[in-house]
Amino acid sequence: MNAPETIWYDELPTPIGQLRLVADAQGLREVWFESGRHQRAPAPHWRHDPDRLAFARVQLEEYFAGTRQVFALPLHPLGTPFQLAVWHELARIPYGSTTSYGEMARRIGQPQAVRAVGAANGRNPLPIVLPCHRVIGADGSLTGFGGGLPVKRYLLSMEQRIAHGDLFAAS
Amino acid sequence: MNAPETIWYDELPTPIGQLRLVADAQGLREVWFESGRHQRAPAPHWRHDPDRLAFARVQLEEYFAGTRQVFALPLHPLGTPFQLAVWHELARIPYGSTTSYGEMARRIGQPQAVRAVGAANGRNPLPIVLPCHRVIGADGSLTGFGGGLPVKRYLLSMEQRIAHGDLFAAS
DNA sequence: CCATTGATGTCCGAAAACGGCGAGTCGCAA
DNA sequence: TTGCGACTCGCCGTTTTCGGACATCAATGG
Repeated sequence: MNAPETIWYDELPTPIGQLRLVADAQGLREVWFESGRHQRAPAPHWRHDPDRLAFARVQLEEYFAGTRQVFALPLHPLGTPFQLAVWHELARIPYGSTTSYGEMARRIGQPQAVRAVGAANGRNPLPIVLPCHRVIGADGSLTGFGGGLPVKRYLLSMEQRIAHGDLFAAS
Repeated sequence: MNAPETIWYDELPTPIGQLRLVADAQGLREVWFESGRHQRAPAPHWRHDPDRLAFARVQLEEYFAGTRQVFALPLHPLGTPFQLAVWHELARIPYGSTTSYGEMARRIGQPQAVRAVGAANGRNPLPIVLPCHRVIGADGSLTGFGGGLPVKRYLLSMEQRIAHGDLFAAS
């Protein structure tokens, strides 16, 4: 009935499994783990178009190859003002480092909204690009990740290894 | 952020007060009584464009002039499947006649959903064009109308007068 | 050292409230 | 015996409300 705006998608194989990328004219909108819990499928009117997602695919390939530490992409995640604030803050966590949910809460100026920050992290529509995997518990525990904790571990150890210049994976 | 579909509106003076007409590319979407209870205002991104609403304005003017008994317009009301079924059925009530909420319920194949039919009538986004004013209580009472009961009375007596060929208003 | 508590935004399911009704019942009066 | 009005109760889609559950953490008290 309605005439929704055009949306494109594509898939991308990575060391942590198949990723699905979704974008509109304004930028990257979603990144899914295809084998994720949610088992979502592209909406029927979305168009499979690798060319439209090349801009994001290239940088993600570089990231997994270890040659990119900062993404420079037009992003267009959909969320509430609070969620956008949290996601925006995610982009400022340096490659190879971590922070805590409480620290995130302080940085967005709502030091008490700690659990809300956790929930917003759980809804991050752009994992990896917006590095929610760099947010861990105040006691150092990993606590959770949309793609599964093993993936969170993998990403963190990969970033550590590359950021520190080690050639061997951490035990 | 998003790019919503274009919507146009216009006003129309009538014997029962100022009406506001709202349409999109697919057809007429809403008709309001400007002095109605709800006191709605057009959304900021809607465009005032009389030309875009001429198709509906002309037929409504003819209706109030007494020279049109059936509307032939592209309509695009928004509602649930149940509401659409009720509104669709409204269009089949002949000019100058009335029916009851219970009768409507029977016609859409849900004879027990009487009150639900009443509620759907109360939400009719296209009064006059979809003649919810022709639906009255089983005992003949008028029971309710978005534009106020006096308007409902006016419309029904106007239709009676014209359908029966009387030149004088019914006492 | 462990259990408890309070603060926070969002989503989701369940439950309840709410109507532009109508059929049935009952009392009361011609 | 009718007829009429007031009242009760069941019906059903939609909307609203409400209560938890969360990818937490610091403070408190035993």
